Amino acid sequence: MAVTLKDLARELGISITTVSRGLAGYDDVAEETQLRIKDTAERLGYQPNLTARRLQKQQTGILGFIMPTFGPRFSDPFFSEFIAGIGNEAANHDFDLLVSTHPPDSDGERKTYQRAVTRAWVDGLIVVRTREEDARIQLLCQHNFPFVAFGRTDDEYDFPFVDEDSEAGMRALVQHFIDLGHRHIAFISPPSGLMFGRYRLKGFQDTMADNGLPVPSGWIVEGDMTQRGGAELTEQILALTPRPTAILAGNDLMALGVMNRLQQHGFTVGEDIAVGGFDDIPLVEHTHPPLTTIHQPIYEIGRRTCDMLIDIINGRSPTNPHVLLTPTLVVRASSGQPIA
Amino acid sequence: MAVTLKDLARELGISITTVSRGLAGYDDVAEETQLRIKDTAERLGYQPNLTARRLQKQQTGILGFIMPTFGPRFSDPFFSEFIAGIGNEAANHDFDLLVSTHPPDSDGERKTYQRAVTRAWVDGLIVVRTREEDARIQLLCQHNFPFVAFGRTDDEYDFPFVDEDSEAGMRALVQHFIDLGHRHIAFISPPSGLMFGRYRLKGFQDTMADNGLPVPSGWIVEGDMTQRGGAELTEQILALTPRPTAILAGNDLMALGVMNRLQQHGFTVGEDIAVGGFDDIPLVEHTHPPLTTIHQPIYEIGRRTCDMLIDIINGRSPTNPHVLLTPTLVVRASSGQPIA
DNA sequence: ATTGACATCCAAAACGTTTTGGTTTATACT
DNA sequence: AGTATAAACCAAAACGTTTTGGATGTCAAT
Repeated sequence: MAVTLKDLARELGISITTVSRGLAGYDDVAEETQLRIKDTAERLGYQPNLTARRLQKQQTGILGFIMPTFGPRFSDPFFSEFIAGIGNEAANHDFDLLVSTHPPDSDGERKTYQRAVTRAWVDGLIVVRTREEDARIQLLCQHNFPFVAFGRTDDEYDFPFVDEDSEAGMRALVQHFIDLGHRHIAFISPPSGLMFGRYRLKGFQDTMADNGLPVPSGWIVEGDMTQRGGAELTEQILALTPRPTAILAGNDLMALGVMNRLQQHGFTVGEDIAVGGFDDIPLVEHTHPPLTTIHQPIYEIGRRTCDMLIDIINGRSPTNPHVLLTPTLVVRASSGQPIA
Repeated sequence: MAVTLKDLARELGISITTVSRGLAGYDDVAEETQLRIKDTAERLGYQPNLTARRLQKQQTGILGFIMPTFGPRFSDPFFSEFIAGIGNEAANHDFDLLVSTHPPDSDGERKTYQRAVTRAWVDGLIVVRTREEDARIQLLCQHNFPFVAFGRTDDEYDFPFVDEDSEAGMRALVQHFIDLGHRHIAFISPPSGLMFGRYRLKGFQDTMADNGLPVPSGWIVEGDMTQRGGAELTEQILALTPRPTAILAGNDLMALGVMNRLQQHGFTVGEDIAVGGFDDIPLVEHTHPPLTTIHQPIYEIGRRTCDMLIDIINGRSPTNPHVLLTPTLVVRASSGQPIA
């Protein structure tokens, strides 16, 4: 079927070795021979077999990305943009990207990470949505397996990561609302256990405290990162007394849910109640009203994470193995005008 | 580093062959020996090297998916859900999923498909967003390479596909608006060249014609599938006379853009102007107002596409190589009450 | 004692590449 | 003439697995 080195060697009447080395451009092959080899390779449409090369080189040329997904009907714009980022960067360096989906902390996820470290499955992994006491990262560190995380963790391992400073982002967001005059602010936090959720929560709590604003119990509720979740929790929040003048969400998807539920109740977002999100997914620039949020350059983060991983795989230690990006506040209409 | 068959053989004092066959459970290995083999394999943590196995079996165990993406900042909920569908199904059959992103009809895309057919890169491909005279499909057919498409094409090749009946879906959508009393309906079509866009456009045109409704020039505009595009084209549409009472978009993302731009202009969607979309991405159930649209079971489509591909790779011809699913109309508030 | 059947094992080849450690031939230097 | 030196080539091993086609030994039937 496919043309192999053996075929070329037979056609040319020389050894497989010489063909291989000729194609690779080694200088122990006469220039003229090299030309002949490359010519016939071209003519016969020779393409090296990747599997054979991998076996010999003991490298797969593949990067792995295991998406932590909830449920089957799953749709998070974060992932398509992130995949585009790592995928393009990987392609630039002649790596392929293997994608696998598993619910967080599931058996399937554990098995897949296990597979990565014990079999020659991929050359390196990209880990996202880091968790508290993240078993994935512990495993990878113990096996000394090449990986880069998007996010930090709270255990003692030292590993390369790219992260955005969620705490700083959240501080900026909260301060913006406080500066607008809001005193009664509710927060829908990301699910506990996720590191970035922890930072965002801390950013919220600290900023409120710094401004001398109490946060009674019930004013922080835990969401599930989905639009539906945001919408449902809005009901709880509307029942609080006094009614919050602003609702912040731990991510944009939940903020969208909040906005829509508020609108269903007849509130005008940005006037009656202000709303803020986090992530700046492309969607929220064009909602009604456009959402005030914290911009995270997801594509760029994907790109840099991937870049760092490839450095590690190739034995170059990255110049800076702990990248912390500062996200920026994007003020749009959903936060409204100064009040009271 | 990793434990190999050779290590096991040495440890057990038997041949590599017997170890291999013992692990595979062949009955020309004594039951007692099998147990000993499996025991030590377990004990030493043996895991077969995937690359070596692939080389021998002449199969990669990998499925390829090349996402047609526009621009770097790319985020389409369609893809995350679709990937989840094919990824999970692939995992169920012990296949991995390789994902690669390239702008449609780009050099990179061509090279990647070329690579798939000439080198042992993946065992099969999943093709989405089929185009008119689709060069990818022509290539794959000519090389007899295993693939399944989500979508049909207009050339003469016979190939396996899963598709939803966009034309029927669009007919249902348009008829719904006509039944509500709308006579002046504008349509933002998907970009020309995409097959599903063609079907959706045809569904629109035919249904209007069937109902004796003229569609003056300017009432069909070509969009780019993005929210931003939908928003911008809304301006053009609002300038039409008479002003449309309904605006339909070729996909949900554009419909969202339309809704938001209309709201910016002070219109109440579903009362002043009705809006309809297509796809039923998870997002639009929770917008304000919720969007009337055509439901496409993307996860399920991904699952079935993948399933069919695996059948083909394994030499089983699929029971039905041309699956056409009928999408369903989902009526929500954005289409409003009957008018006039 | 020979034959056949069966159970159990294994050496070698194969998959397609790259690398190692040469050999051969021609040329230049003493 | 003999000896380095360099240029050009190649056989064999290696990567780790599976498959092919026996080989060996045991036992029962003839």
